[in-house]
Amino acid sequence: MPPDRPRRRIPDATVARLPIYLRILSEQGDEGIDSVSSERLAELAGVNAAKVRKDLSYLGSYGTRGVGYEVAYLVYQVRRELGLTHDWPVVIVGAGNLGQALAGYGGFGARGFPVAGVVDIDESKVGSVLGGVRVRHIDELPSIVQTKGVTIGVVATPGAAAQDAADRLVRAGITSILNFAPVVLSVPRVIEVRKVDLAVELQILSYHEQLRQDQARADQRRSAALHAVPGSTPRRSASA
Amino acid sequence: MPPDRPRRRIPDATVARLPIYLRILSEQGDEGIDSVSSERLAELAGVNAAKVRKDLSYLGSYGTRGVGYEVAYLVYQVRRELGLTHDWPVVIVGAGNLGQALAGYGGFGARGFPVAGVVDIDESKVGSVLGGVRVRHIDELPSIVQTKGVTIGVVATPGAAAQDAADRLVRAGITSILNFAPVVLSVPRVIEVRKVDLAVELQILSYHEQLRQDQARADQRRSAALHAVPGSTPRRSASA
DNA sequence: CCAACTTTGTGAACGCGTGCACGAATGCCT
DNA sequence: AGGCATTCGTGCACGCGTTCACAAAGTTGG
Repeated sequence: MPPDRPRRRIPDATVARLPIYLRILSEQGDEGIDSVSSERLAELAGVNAAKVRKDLSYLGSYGTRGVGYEVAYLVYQVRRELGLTHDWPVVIVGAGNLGQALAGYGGFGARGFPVAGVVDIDESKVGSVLGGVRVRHIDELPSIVQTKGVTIGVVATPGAAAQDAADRLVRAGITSILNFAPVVLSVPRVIEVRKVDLAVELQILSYHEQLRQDQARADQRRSAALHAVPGSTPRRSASA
Repeated sequence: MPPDRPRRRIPDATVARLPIYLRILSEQGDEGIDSVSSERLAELAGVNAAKVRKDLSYLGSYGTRGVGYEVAYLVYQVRRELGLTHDWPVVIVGAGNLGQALAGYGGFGARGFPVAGVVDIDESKVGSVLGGVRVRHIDELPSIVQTKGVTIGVVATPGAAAQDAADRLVRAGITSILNFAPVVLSVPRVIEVRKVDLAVELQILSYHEQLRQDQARADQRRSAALHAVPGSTPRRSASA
């Protein structure tokens, strides 16, 4: 019996990297390369070679010592592990700025996640067409989920409406949610939620920029002190 | 002298959570609540209370035992730590589907990250107006960065153009990059890069959905075996 | 067929992050 | 004023993830 089912539980950190490997491997395959070493793959993915080997070892021993990994075979194995052997239709809640961009973005369906529907609570948006999909009323959510077998929901509403959207998705039978709203969703434990938050990402960058500026200022002070007349104490607060 | 500079290095995991706390605290403040406990904050942020306390302790001892944290004061401290006491202008490279959505999305500027400019390499897109900002040619990037003091760049190009966009941003003097392209950017070590990748997020969800399905199938088999005539061995592979 | 070389797969050590548990500090009530 | 209830701040132990280092396994060349 071939090892069709994962032998061990794959660490979250590894699961998060597999899609990166997959993309790189696919690109290499498109370029006619049919074998790749962990070293090369690591370089392209911007990680450590040992990490690549350990990550791939969770899928099984699919490499050849002295040679590397056969690209096509590895692509197949990673795709199988990630459940990409068939499509996963998604439903988008919220036909605003973001929802439109997502629906219009072709890369969604092209990568195995066809948009099964876009819904909105606002009657005035219902009926318009986005990326080949007509916007339907949110009350039709259960019907869309049922008939098309959707398991993944995308929350693309304003923050204030996000929790309601999530509740409706869960009630409709969705089991995974991709949340773009700047809100911490409260859902049953069994529901898998991933969050994409622009503001958070920018604020993390802001922190590092701030750190950099502080650092630069500190360096400047240190440099100034160095260039000052030796013996003269650099300015300093008198407090303890 | 007040402790204006961070006393210790703040862990990455904490930095990533501070924006969440900040948003929640701001909301609480808007609702007229002026004191909040670590327990309550943890509940709203969906994390452990001890984690909240430890995170906040990196900023200093700003809580009051027996009471909690004063919302307004904590908001100020978190904002200061994240470098949100002043605006950080950003420049967007790529005026396609995503670039347009980003520029048009008001929440950008509203949260302290005004769009200083949008550039594209495609002449036909130059001159059109997105969210109040005229699209300029990518050759003007250095000029925009210099005159507006931009330090954060957003890569919103197709994958194939992303590395070039990053190179240009770095040459123009940017020090942080938010990358939406499905590509691992190669930049100098000092540049801070954060990545937002739709496809990766969906594929991680796909993995969990796959796992769920496999689990369901296994349960089904187990249940079937249970209902079979006792004594009859459940079907099993004969291989070792 | 053997020796030298390459590359995988993994045991082991290390470091970071998490969560518990508890002392310390503060407010409130009598 | 004193005792009680509450909540913060943090030392400590644990677990996950990363990295090193090396044996095992395979290839290539003579």
